[in-house]
Amino acid sequence: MLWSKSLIPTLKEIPQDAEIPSHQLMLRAGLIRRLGSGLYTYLPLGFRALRKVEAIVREEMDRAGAQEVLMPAMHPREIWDRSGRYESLKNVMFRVKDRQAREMVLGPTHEEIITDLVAREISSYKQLPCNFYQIQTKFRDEIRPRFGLMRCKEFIMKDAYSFDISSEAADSSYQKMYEAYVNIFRRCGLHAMPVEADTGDMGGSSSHEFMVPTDSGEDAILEADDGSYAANMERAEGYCDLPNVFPDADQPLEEIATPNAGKIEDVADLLKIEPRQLVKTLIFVADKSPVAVLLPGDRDVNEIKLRKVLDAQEVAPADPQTVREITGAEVGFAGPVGLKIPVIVDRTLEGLRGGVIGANKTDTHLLHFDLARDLDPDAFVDVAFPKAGDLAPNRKGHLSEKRGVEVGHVFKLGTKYSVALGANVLDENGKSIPAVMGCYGIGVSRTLQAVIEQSHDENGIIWPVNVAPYTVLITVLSPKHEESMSRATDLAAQLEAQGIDVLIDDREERPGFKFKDADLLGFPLRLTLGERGLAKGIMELKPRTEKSFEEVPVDQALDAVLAKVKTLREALK
RNA sequence: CGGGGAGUAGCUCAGCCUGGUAGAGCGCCAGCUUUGGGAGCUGGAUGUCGCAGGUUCAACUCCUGUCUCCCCGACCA
Repeated sequence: MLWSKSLIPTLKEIPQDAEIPSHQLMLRAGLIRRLGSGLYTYLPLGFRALRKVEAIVREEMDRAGAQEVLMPAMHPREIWDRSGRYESLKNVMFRVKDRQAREMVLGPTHEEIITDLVAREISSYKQLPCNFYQIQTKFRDEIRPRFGLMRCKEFIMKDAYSFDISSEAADSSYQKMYEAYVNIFRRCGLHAMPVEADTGDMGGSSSHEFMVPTDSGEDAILEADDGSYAANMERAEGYCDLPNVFPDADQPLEEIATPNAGKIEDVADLLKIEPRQLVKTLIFVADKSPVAVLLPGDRDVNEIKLRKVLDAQEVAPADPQTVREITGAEVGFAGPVGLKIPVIVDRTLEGLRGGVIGANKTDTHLLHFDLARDLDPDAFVDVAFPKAGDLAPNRKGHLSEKRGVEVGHVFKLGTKYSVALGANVLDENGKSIPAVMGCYGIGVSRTLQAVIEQSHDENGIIWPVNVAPYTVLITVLSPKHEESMSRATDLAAQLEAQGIDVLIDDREERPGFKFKDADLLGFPLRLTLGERGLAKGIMELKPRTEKSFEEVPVDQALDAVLAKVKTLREALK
């Protein structure tokens, strides 16, 4: 392909509305253009790279035994009513009406659609296990689209759904997908780490997310330094190993005036103690009934954990009026002693003596709180977010925090959707049972941008060989020089015959200009042809990752490029 | 939705406070020179100043409304 015939609108300046490097680079390298908030056009180069990611996804999914299908992006409302998700997902679904005023939605995901298909077409355990996938545009009315392709209203996703006869069989399907994901991201040149994750609205028992570590990531991850554990913050568990006995622990409870100190920091400053010596007493409303939650002053409640502990549908902090009614004090002075509502104690408070609590009296706290002595909790459980520095669940490693972008997510779904949509099969005994499902997503367009976020330098993108829009760039310094162009086109033809895609920079531009563009676009290999070099019988071969080039004799250039490409590809196998 | 910011040439931005009829750099077109890391000179084209009202002799500038985009928070691949 000739550069002069391609639409590759590179930008020298950084576009105003791009914040993170990958987004800036996608715009500057002419891969994408914005149409509206969260809506992007893939330009020729961006689309080539996207198709390469898709091809890898297809190969690995096929290899794992999944079958590709393509479902409609637009669905009748009725099927979403059957699972109850028309209601629960109403904030993310785009809803439209046709001219008959029939209600339709643009699919944010496809559990209902595939489960309905399986319900109709599969009836025997002999047809299981099976796994169907598609690569398709999803629509979600995101609260806030951002960072280019990272969070869009319309994005490309690979979604797969497995159906099994038993939960053990489903575990094996899950494992296969997990392994396929490891392969996919490795081949894309991405370092994606699997972490334990919460299943969120999807339902189901367990799940892993594949996270690409980057400071601009929207998720917090906790990882053990001994490699024993990694989990999304929403899900993570840890053990605080700091001592829980503070000075004067043996003293009886004692009131102390803390005027206007309703915030942890204020009380800590006033009493000259560490925030963790203070006990936070938070009032929540769980399905309309209030509970108190106790945790160290330097920690926050994980409402997901709290909801699970209480087996509640909905959990939210109580409003100030409710807090006043329950505690008899202004917000900020709640304490566990004397409360008439259930009290849940976070396990990090185990063995606490000498703590400071609210007195349920405005502008007053109590000193010398002894958990065992002064309280009989209704539950003693894990309801807090862990902190960096905590012990990992194995009680050996220590946790540290990093941020990541979620590029893939695998779920064990159970039978939630098969029951709702009647995806039953007859087992060996002729008994009808719901299929056990799993679902598996990869954000394909997001993955593409994550590759760039993880692989770039100050000059531009550094494409991993398997997803580069073109593998080789031939920079012709003097396109008017006939020998240069004929050598370039001959070489390109030979490389293409070997399955290596080539872009020829035949533009009438100064060399420096072309080199800058080459680095910005980040093709893995650059072959430079100049009049002077050719006169000496050489071309220059430069990998994007190297600072300097290597001179190769003209008649060895083909082999040299083939060898380099092979090396690059081997590294991602 | 709450909080912050921005809409002026294809891009990055100045002008607005203090009203007088729109600018720079880059890009684009033509020519000459240049030619190994985003060239120089000369000439040229390009704007409903986001939109709608209002104030005024006069509005990019002041006022009101409105739309869009970006950033921070709650949602997710």
